[in-house]
Amino acid sequence: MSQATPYTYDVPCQQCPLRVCEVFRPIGDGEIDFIAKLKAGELRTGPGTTVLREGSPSEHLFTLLEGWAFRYKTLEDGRRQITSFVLPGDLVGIQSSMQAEMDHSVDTLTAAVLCTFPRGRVWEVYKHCPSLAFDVTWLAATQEMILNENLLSIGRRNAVECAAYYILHLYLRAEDVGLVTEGKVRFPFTQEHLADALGLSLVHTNKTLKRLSTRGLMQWEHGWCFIPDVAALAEIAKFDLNQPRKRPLL
Amino acid sequence: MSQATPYTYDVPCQQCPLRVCEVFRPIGDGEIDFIAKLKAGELRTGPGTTVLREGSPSEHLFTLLEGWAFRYKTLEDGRRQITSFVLPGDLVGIQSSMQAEMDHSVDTLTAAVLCTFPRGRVWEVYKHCPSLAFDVTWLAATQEMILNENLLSIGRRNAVECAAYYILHLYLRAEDVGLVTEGKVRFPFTQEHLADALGLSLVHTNKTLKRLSTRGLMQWEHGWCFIPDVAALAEIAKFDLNQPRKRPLL
DNA sequence: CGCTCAGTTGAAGCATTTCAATTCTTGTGG
DNA sequence: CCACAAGAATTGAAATGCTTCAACTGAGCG
Repeated sequence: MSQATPYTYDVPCQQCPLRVCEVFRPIGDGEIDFIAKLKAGELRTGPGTTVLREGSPSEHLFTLLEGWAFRYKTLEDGRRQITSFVLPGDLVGIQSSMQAEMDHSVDTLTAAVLCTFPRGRVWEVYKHCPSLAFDVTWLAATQEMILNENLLSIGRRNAVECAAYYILHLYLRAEDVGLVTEGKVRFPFTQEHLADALGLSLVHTNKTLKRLSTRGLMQWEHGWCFIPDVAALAEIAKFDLNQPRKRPLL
Repeated sequence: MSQATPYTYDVPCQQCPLRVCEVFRPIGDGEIDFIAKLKAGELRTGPGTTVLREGSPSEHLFTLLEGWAFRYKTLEDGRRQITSFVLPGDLVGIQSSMQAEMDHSVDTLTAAVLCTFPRGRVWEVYKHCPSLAFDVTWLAATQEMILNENLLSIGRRNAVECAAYYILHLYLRAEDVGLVTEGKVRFPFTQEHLADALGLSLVHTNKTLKRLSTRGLMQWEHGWCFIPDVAALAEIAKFDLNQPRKRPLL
């Protein structure tokens, strides 16, 4: 896993490509300018790069502008649990700007662009731009929701329900940021990643996915996932489709 | 499960009994007065009371002043996952003051005292008292950490490790708020609660606990838990004892 | 004293893991 | 364009951990 190195500044916040997505709340020019002042630069990485490492302090926190990444923790003997995937618009590393060190690691799955903000200046957001501070908390609370639901899934759903739930979850989140076209999403990760997210073994994950696709509930081939009938998959997954999904843009 | 009803105002924030605990950061008089102004009252409940219900909006958010509670989610068919226990000093219901509705429920385990704050006034904290707003985010980030670790536990630890981990986790959190005397804590919940937190069946949880106590790693009888050797239990649990545990008082 | 709820136990069944191959993809160099 | 290597997906079979079922024991309470 290669180590991240800082890079150049390319995308001005005023033209942030994420602003067009419906999920994000409308944001004022004052707020945008404030973010722009805070932005330290961009980090452009290849796939498979460790952006933040469990146990290390971080000088920066990030917003993922482009690409996919994932958060994970490991046990000494190598067992890995992926706690969540990171999609464009997600904030990464707030936790280490509140605590001393990261409690989890973050790796990229694809080439990625991250906006970087100096950890030391987070306080300015709270001091001078309460609406953005509120958004930070909003994002933390939303991440908490995702983790709660995932805990329910791993703890109480069986393999089929759990896999169905997770795929749908990813699909809907990807849809929110405009990554779904004609019912298809790019899934830039392996079955092993999914297994580590579900808390299942790779082999059993494979067999479970096979069952889902045999039943016609989804297709996942060559890195693309297609869901013919979202409601049908939600039924299997015991997924509540009526959750609000609007969120702030940071 | 009985329904909560508002109650009288007894404990002035200036004399908040939690201020003495080392875990909480020192807090200024200005901040205390601000909290005091915001406090709507107290909620005193008996054990087994639902304070917040999944799917419902909430007019209030709460700080638990005294007692134990737990957060949980359920599947339609009744399967329940306890996502975390709530101890004195914990904030409950921030999520619903950011989103429209609660994504999980909260029940008390013991008689409890909760300080209530009107949902509608959370914004004032961000607007007028950034240091407290920061604390709210801090608490959310800390809760996120707990959930991450728990996800690792359920997903990747086996039953013995998972139970050992969870008991130790509860023990240390209880210790932080002064609930441990001579290595003993009150555990005001049943093995079924623990099973629902671990994502295991009741029967298997029982057998797993038995193994832990036979091995001399802990004793849990008549509602009291005693851990003779914290380091030994941590070893089994693959628990990292060197995590920072200081936190802000809200 | 008898009821109820929580904890305990053994046995059978099932879901999931582990082990061990094999096949399919993808990318690379000749 | 083909051969080859490396990573990813797939498969079957055996082993294990966890769940479920069904009973029984113990503790607390009126």
